[in-house]
Amino acid sequence: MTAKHQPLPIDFYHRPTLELAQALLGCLLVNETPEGLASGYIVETEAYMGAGDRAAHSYGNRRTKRTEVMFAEPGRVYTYVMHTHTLINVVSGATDVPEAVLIRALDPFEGLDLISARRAGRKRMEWTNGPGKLTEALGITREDYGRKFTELPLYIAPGVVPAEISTGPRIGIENTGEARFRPWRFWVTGNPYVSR
DNA sequence: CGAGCGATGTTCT
DNA sequence: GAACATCGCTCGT
Repeated sequence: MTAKHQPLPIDFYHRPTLELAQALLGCLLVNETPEGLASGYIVETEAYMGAGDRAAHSYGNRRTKRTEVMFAEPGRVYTYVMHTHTLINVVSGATDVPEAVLIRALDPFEGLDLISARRAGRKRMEWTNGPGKLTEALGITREDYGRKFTELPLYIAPGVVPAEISTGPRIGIENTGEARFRPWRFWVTGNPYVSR
């Protein structure tokens, strides 16, 4: 089986996390499952800066079954379940530096019928405009935990370079002191699928 | 259309 | 038993 798009090489992930969070904007997130291929352009990300970041799961180098993959080399898939939804991160930072980039929104590209079916009953604008929605749209589950973004079935490929990138505080991390004000959320300026 | 809030599953203490 | 990197209702404008 060969991928429809050429996955980005592992070198792409070897860079500072704040830089990677922006470099991921405009890239294609692709999932090729037995049901078919679905993909979208990444339009919103958040950086989680590891041991010193109170909002990160790996704050204080907290190492548990869940956070274990954050300590691995960059370019791995970190999925976890939040309430009833799966969220997906790109592991960043060198080995033993537990940083990650949360993918918060996509602009749907391929497999629109499949995405529509998975997001049954929702308007197109609500298919992928949030971290829990886009995983449902692409069929991403916690089974994807630990995979490599450089190979099938779940991978990231080159897309378009955004015209402009905006920056602001992260979302949904109210109880994390000063960390909640850090401008570590990035999005493609003006894209309608950005979560807010 | 915005704020408020209940449902929900998993992980960790 | 609490905490949550959410979502999709409801009810108010």
